[in-house]
Amino acid sequence: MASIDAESLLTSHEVGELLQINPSSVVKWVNEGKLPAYRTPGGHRRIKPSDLLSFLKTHGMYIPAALRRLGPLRVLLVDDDHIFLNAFERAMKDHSKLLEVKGVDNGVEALLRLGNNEFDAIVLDVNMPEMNGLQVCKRIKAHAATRSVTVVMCTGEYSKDLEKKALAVGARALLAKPLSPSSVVELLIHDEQSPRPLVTKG
Amino acid sequence: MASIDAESLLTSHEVGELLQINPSSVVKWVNEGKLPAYRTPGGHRRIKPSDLLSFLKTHGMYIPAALRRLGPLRVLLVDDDHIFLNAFERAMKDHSKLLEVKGVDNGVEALLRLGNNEFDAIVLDVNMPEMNGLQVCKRIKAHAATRSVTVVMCTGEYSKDLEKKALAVGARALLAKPLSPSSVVELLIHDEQSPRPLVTKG
DNA sequence: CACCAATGGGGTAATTTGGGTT
DNA sequence: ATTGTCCAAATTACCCCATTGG
Repeated sequence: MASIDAESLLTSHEVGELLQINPSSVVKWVNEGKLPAYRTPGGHRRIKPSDLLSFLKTHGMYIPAALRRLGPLRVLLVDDDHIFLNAFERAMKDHSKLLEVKGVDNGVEALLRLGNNEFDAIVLDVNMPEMNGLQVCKRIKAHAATRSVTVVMCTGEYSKDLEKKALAVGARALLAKPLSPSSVVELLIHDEQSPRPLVTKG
Repeated sequence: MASIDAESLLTSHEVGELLQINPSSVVKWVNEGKLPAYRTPGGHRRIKPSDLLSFLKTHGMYIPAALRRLGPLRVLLVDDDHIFLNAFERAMKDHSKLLEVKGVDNGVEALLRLGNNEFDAIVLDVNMPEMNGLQVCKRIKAHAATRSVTVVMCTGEYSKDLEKKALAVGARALLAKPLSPSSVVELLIHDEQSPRPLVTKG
């Protein structure tokens, strides 16, 4: 699944192939002004992937996997406190260009969704009901399909020792609760390229 | 008959032809929100095969061959005993035309794989380390994407009461351990094509 | 018979597709 | 070799109503 570079411009035929539609339709949409496009001196249309993405979103069209990476970072937030979940989701609306937060109230649903390749990162508590957060993190990192997911752990009882354990199982960080939306944004967006801690195999 | 690619989008008429029904009905289901659909800018509906499949399953409708996965039923077996897993996988080789068993030694990996739509059924113990089997089953059934997965539970301490609880959370059955491969085959294969009992609305 | 819910179909306008030619 | 443009054919939407089965 070759992902699409944000800078590479697409021809009308390439867009057609991506969306499983006839190139003529792409041309039509561009002519109607629905889909922005640049022109080559010879009159050929060149479409910017980010323009295509917002076009797809505004029309409720299917977004192919190759384009999905261009959108906001998709974050899965696990917490059994619904009030907290709602508050956090609302707070994140300010950063909707950067992060898209989905809250779930239990670890099982979180894992089911995570395996479905719907998310780029997950925020989970070390102490989940019926589940060991550290173990969960370790398994996520051990599973090939989810290894690249950024795992952020949090806890109501922070300690240096616990942080060490979290990092040891592959977590990006251990945050103290209550979580502040800004700290999560900071961690996931501005720190994106930082090297992740090494994980011992097993 | 060509099988249908998971990424290819279907028109309402194509769906109608697949299901041998009038396209108007497909349009109606989409408008009622029962069947998810994407749109083209011009308003045409485009349906994702996986959405159609779960729609068919949740309504107990017939699943045409082009949509049905050909080959054996894919079963995910969860048990922390590696010796048991290996023995079971070997025993299932005799039934490889019917069942394809993948063993994993922990619940987290099982859930990650299950969400990825890789399996048609899962066999799990009521007592998993760090996880409540009954709760897991309940969540699987509560999650739209995995609702149609057949859940078979098992236990080392069988009782009628426990069986009742297992069925109550949506399990197909509660089996006593040690599991016999033949009983699993019987359960998953024999019942597969039978229509589900009619349920009064709820 | 009236009523309801679901499915099937007609007719027109709009959209998408696809071919021929620069 | 690909794309642009033009144009016709095929497909679909949408609104409305007939039919079916309970």
